[in-house]
Amino acid sequence: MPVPASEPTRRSELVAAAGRLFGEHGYHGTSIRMIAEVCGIRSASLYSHFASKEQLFIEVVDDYFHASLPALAAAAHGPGTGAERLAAMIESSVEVGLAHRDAFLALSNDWSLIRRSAPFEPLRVERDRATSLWSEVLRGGTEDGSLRPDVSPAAALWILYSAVIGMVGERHGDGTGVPAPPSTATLVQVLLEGLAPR
Amino acid sequence: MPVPASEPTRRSELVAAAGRLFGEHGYHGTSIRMIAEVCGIRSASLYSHFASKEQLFIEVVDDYFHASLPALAAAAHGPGTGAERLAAMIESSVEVGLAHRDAFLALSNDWSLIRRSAPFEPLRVERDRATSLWSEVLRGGTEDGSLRPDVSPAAALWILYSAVIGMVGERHGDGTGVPAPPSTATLVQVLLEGLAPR
DNA sequence: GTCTATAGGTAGATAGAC
DNA sequence: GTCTATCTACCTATAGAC
Repeated sequence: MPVPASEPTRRSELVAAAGRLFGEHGYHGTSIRMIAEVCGIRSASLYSHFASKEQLFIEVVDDYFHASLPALAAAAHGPGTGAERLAAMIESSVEVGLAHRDAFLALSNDWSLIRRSAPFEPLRVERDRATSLWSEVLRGGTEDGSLRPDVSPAAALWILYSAVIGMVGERHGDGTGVPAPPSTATLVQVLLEGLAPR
Repeated sequence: MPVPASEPTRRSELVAAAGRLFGEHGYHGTSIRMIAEVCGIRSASLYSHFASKEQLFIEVVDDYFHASLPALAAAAHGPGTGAERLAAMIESSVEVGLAHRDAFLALSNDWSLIRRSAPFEPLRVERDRATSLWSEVLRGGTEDGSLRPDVSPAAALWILYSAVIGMVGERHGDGTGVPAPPSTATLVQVLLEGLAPR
């Protein structure tokens, strides 16, 4: 059910507010009352739009995947060597992650909950699709010689995930010591050169 | 109050249990009752040892810092170029992080809460000390030519934090798709070569 | 679709007996 | 130090009027 940007529905307003709160305070740190209050309604009214808190959380993260997976697939199946497609995937992930930052943070911060709890299985399935795309390109890059062979695709994938999560999360700064994160270009450069064949 | 490993006190037992639960379920996902139950006492009895849930959380994370900061300082002030000392710091961080994995996860997963909430200020102070050590070595490496000058210390610090958090957290695997994280040696190699001068 | 009212449960924390 | 009992507040969710 795509919603025109020109006319936000109450439902979409609730999803957006929930995303903001889930992203900042986490699933357990966010209450139905908080979400409803931000939108100016009573908590009971929220149940006219969503069956449960879990369903609302799933909708928030689903929105992120619906935006992220097509972009990631396009980068993965684009032209160039494995390393070049990998760079495009990193750029795409950071870009979409920043555009849907709240949902992305909710996903990464509450991942252990998503992994543990049965109702969140749909989210695990979508995450697996993303993982498959990354693995595919990493294997291709090792085979075409554009990525170093002594770092396994699994290890490389893992480093890339950490970097993207850190980049979007920007959780290291606190206003006092650490300023801005690197530009995406810098991040891609460092990672790709670290993963390039010797 | 150091506790001999041979004779764990009830207090230390509670801190350990709290660390495990905070690390897995997060601050808001862990209740005083859960912690007490794991240790076989009633929730009310826990308040004979700790003034509040917040104080207990602080104690958990403090234990990590007390182990981590001396090791980090030793690596930062050791011999070698900036890049070599940086490698030692990464290795030290991963090692201590894994040895105190629960507390480390509690710290990194609930960082936005720690940053936001006043009672957690002591933890912010210790974290600032760690940040200073990293920044110092990164600046040194840029000056002695062992680290590339076109990546700012702030950007490099940020990438390193993300990598260490990912390495200790190991949050990307789910049993189905992504296997083990890279070895620390692999991680250090990729990061250092990505940050090396061209 | 939003409201009031409330059910049924759990949260962190305290009082006081032992 | 641990217990039982309990407080107040909040939680998710439902019932039913409008």
